Amino acid sequence: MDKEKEILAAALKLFVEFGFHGTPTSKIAKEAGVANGTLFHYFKTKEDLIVGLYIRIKENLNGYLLSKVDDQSTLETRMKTIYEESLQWALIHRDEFYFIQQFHFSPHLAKVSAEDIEKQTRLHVGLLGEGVKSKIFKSLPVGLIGTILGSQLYGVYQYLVSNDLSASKQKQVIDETFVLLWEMITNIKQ
Amino acid sequence: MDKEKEILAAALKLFVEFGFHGTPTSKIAKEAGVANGTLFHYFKTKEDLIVGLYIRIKENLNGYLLSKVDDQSTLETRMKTIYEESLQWALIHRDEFYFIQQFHFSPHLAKVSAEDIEKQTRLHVGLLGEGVKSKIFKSLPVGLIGTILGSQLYGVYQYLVSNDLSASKQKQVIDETFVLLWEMITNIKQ
DNA sequence: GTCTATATCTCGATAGAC
DNA sequence: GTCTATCGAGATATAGAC
Repeated sequence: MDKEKEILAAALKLFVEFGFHGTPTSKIAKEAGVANGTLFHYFKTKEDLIVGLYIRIKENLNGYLLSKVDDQSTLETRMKTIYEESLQWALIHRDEFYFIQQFHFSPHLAKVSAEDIEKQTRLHVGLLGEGVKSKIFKSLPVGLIGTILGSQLYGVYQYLVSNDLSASKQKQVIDETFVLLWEMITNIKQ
Repeated sequence: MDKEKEILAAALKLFVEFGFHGTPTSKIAKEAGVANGTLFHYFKTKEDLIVGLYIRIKENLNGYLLSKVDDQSTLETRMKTIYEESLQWALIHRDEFYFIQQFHFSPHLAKVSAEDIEKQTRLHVGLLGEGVKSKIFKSLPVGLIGTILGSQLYGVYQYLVSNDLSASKQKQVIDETFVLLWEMITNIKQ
């Protein structure tokens, strides 16, 4: 692993444990096994490091989801894939997932450019627009469906990590909660 | 307003805008109109101030909800009251609500005692337990219902603040999303 | 690119008069 | 309880050798 990646990995680990404030750049450099000055060679400021870490993590998540979604399948299948794989990714990358939330409730969020945000949400926005246009979804504001979906995803994640379930139990919860969600937002009646 | 309250109000405002790290105690004292040393008279450390602020805000929210819930009414009515009034409180106390989330994704969360957490969740835990016991809820883990409820509440809040709706439109969204939620977690079929 | 050494600054917290 | 003044620690960022 090159030094830049070592720095990012060390920063992630320490930020999640001690917060942005509680993590001096000197500790990050030490944990990464590089000199203090080297950190500032790769990232001009501490904030650059924080924002850069956030963008890379989101790119990883999005790339993972894109690799899992089959464009040929139905909307329901694609949405289920996004739902399921987002949770699987979050369970495997817990520090990364926590960091995303931590970052969202920090003033650093304001430093992310509009283009980066658009890139990060394109996949989800496209699917939701399709659901509304095709009348598969209930006639609710698309923004409302999006936030409900996102927040349920996060809620289920919280449940999964706070209860140490077996992999098969985890899968069962993910499947069941997707059905609940799908029944809630679509017109399909049981 | 006494000095202690001035300090807390100033701290809330600045923490929300600049984060915990970006807010020195000197700025809090200045904003509150007190001397630097006075802040440390009321709060031994900066962390004491942060945690104290969190506990007071949660007490305010809980006190508000308790004052709105009528113990004599049905479970559905009580749950709807909690849902609706939580959102109304959040909309009126936006800084406070943001601060709660910000605090939850910070290392300061670990400094809250188990007793304080129990106090803060007693009302919700009681209602959920009642719903499961009386079989009004689907046979899902109570923890799962709780996190889904909490996360949908937060999601709807996000939607309400990011779309500047009229009071009546807000009320409509709150009512509609409660129905969606209630249908999702209960056995009642349409 | 990477290191060591360090400049510069700011912050949290304290001491002590009133 | 409240203020002024300040200490000491530790932070970010830079300079310059290799």
